[in-house]
Amino acid sequence: MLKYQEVATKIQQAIYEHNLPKDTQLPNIEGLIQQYQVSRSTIIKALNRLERHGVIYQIQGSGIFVRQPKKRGYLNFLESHGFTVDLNDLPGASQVFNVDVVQPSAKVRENLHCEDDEQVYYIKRLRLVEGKVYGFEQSYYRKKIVTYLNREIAENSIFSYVKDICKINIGFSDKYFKAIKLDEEIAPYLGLNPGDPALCVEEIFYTTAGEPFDFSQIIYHYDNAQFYVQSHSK
Amino acid sequence: MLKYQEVATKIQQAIYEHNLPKDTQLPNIEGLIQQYQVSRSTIIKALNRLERHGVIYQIQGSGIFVRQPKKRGYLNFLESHGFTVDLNDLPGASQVFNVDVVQPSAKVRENLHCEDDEQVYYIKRLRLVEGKVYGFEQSYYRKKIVTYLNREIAENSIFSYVKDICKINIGFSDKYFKAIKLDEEIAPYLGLNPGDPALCVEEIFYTTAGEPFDFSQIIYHYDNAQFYVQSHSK
DNA sequence: AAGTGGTCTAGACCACAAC
DNA sequence: TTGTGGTCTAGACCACTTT
Repeated sequence: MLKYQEVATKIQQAIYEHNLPKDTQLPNIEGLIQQYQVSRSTIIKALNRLERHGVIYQIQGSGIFVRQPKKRGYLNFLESHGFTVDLNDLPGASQVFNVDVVQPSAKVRENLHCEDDEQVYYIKRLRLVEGKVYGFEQSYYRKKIVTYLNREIAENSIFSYVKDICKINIGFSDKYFKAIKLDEEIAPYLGLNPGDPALCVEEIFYTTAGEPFDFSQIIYHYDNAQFYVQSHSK
Repeated sequence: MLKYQEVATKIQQAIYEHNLPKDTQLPNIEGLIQQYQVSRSTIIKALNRLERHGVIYQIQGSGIFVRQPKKRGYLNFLESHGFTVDLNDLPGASQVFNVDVVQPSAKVRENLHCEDDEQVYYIKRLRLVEGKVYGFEQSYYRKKIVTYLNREIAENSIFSYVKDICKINIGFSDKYFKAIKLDEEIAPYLGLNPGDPALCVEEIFYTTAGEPFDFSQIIYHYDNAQFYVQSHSK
């Protein structure tokens, strides 16, 4: 494991374990160097990582402080489908409708940059959090990259499978979203009525090699699903 | 200006000016060192910055490549209220209803961590993009930090004023959002009907010193407003 | 084997905040 | 003035990809 990742994880764990309140000052950089026995640059890299993830904030000339904990019940929008571990995770489950191999539609082909005769896995499932309907998801995985999928995998975490079993490294993602009016087709899945609001998110995930492998459209329940994003100017 | 920022800006400009298409390979790090006459670490820092902002992606052992341009008509969700410059910006305007000094409600006090008798500026305005109603915004600024505001400033960019005139350094932000059903009070502002969908965003902005200075609630038009977020595992 | 990005180090110096 | 975080450098070495 990389040193700066290790240090970042340890500092974060220390904050959670001791339940340090917002604005608590951490040891200065010199102190952290002594504590973790790594170079200054490594400490700084770890701290910047934590800062970007909303765990701490740093003030030049002053110190390093614990950042506000997130509100409960909100999901991290950026990490809701992969990437770093979220310690405050809520219990989730999936109800899978189908796992099929299909020819992609024009829209899917465009988003995944498919070859002409390429096939994709098409998965339709309902996402549940704490027993409530959270969202209705339709996802497409390029068979060329994710060579095998089944219902059991889709009932658990496809992304864990893709990362750990397929050894695919997830690099980056684009997410597009807006509020929409539910139509007759999708509303029943969420237990809502046509015309009711929803949050529509379209995501494209890329491997570290820059190849798109997953395109998903998720329609989130307007009352059950809420998100947060933390951002930093640095 | 910082070197790594300068290098990042120049590389980004080079990409836009030459209109380099997605997946174009850039010069390798050694080449960039020669071109910009800075150290390896500075180049790497600049590249990582660009990578996080979705401008490029890097593949270990292979090279540095141009990332997909964003879809037109979508607003960068993270930069929609400050932070780094977005070159693809659309023309925007504001219709201001009021700029008042008030006693904050309990909710506002809590989000801004106000003292007991503290006052805040309360601004109510309509955000327009390309002539269309984009969102209805109610924002609160701590008078203690942003000491003066008026209608003219609110008609333009409050954030530019806060940064450039007040010399307040914006550090980080929290955003919470979900889809909602419009009520009778707000729907008319957006030219919509009660019960129609909307995207409700609550944002808190902090100074680099970690003090919250702005709490805003923005209700976005479900058809006119759409956003994107780019994310990176690094 | 050669080329490319990524990590890590030690240390100089700068910028800002608090005393 | 002192303490603190931030930038920048030069260079060694590692990890991955391509040839």
